[in-house]
Amino acid sequence: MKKKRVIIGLSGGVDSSVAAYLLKEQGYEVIGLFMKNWHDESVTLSKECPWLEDSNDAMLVAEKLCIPFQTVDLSKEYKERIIDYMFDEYSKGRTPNPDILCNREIKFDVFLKIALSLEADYVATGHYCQKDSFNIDSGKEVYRLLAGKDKSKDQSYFLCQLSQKQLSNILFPIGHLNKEQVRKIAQKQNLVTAEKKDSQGLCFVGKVRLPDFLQQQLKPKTGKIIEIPNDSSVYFKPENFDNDIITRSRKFRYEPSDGIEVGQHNGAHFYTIGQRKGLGVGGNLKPLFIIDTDVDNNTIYVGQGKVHPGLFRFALRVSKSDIHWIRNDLRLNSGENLSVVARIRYRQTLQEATLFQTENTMYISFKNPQFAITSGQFVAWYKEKELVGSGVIT
RNA sequence: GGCCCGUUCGUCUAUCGGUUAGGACGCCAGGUUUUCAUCCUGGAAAGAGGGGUUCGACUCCCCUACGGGCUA
Repeated sequence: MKKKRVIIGLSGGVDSSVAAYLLKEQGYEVIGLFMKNWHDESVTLSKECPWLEDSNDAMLVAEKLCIPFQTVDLSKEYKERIIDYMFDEYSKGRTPNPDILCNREIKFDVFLKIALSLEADYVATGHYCQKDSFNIDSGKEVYRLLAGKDKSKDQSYFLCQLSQKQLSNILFPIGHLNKEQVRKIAQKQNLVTAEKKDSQGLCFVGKVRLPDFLQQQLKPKTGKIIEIPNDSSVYFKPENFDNDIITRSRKFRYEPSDGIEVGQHNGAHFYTIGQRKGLGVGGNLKPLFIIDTDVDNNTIYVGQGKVHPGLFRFALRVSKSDIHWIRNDLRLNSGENLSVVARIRYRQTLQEATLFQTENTMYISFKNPQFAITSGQFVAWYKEKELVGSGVIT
């Protein structure tokens, strides 16, 4: 029988290196492909040309494993589908998650299509997550996206926008391992990446200072920072005490007159809700956190202390067009609801929640109040270890 | 004009006749983190100016400057 062909995205890190090794061990025909998605080092913080070192490491790993190796340049697609989206979102005062888009649009779309055109049966990556499948009555195979075994490294959240079609072509060779085990395997196989530090920051771009990065396209513009007292009347409007989900999912709306000016900022679109650093306003007993940004009026609202009422809400909503089900068979119809666990940021402990589907919107109500629910970020909901759907927070 | 009170890190402040002048916020650096954030650890950073008293003054006294209050 002919060996199945797998194309692995080698990033030059340990995880994908070990993934490639494991695939080889499992008897696949493995081809390594390095994606170059970003050239511009002027905006990164790291010392030197990071992708050059990474691609070199990827090549050395491929050599060691005796697998073919190539580089593909997807920077044009990355720019069009990820970078442009970032600027667009920030300019609207929202906070995007480019890495989730990168998985949906680059690694498991453009890259996957390249792999398929090379007659691969699968693409593989070094993500810490797992996949399995079962057959539905009709005989159709349904794929499940599962959390990685290593709880603290689980990266399923970043894959929350994948489709059944995409999942059908993906392998996650290290999802059943802990980071420690992955490093051990790399050491044992003498892979150059064994001791390499985990990558951080924007996938493919690296560590950047966001405001500096954004200033490539977004102009600085001085505006006011308004502090809202924690006993502001904004929090005591009678409708706030309605228990209905629509009310509870609504953002608080602030006016400058609701608080007092405590400083100035250089552009509301550079900031995000929940942020503490970078405001330059001192002299308070407790730190100031951003509770809202208004890009139309270029105003930032802050509250003092981590438990300020403006930082917490019990519910959020997702517009119909932003609702994504990995498990189409679990999709809710209008009027239905589902009890799940969910997170609104990477590595957040899963939170008990209930989904409520209406005609045009999905509401998500949490058992406990959530810190810094932010427009543009993704909420991902799970049934136990399985990520079944996700959406963009409105 | 007279009387009284105040002036300490960038900010808000604590303390004291002998202290490495403490903390918080802010800032910077490192750590955690494939988003943005959060979080953790560490660091730099101060006695308005000038004269006294004292073994020793940021602390007590006087003058000057600045800010606040009362009063002709």
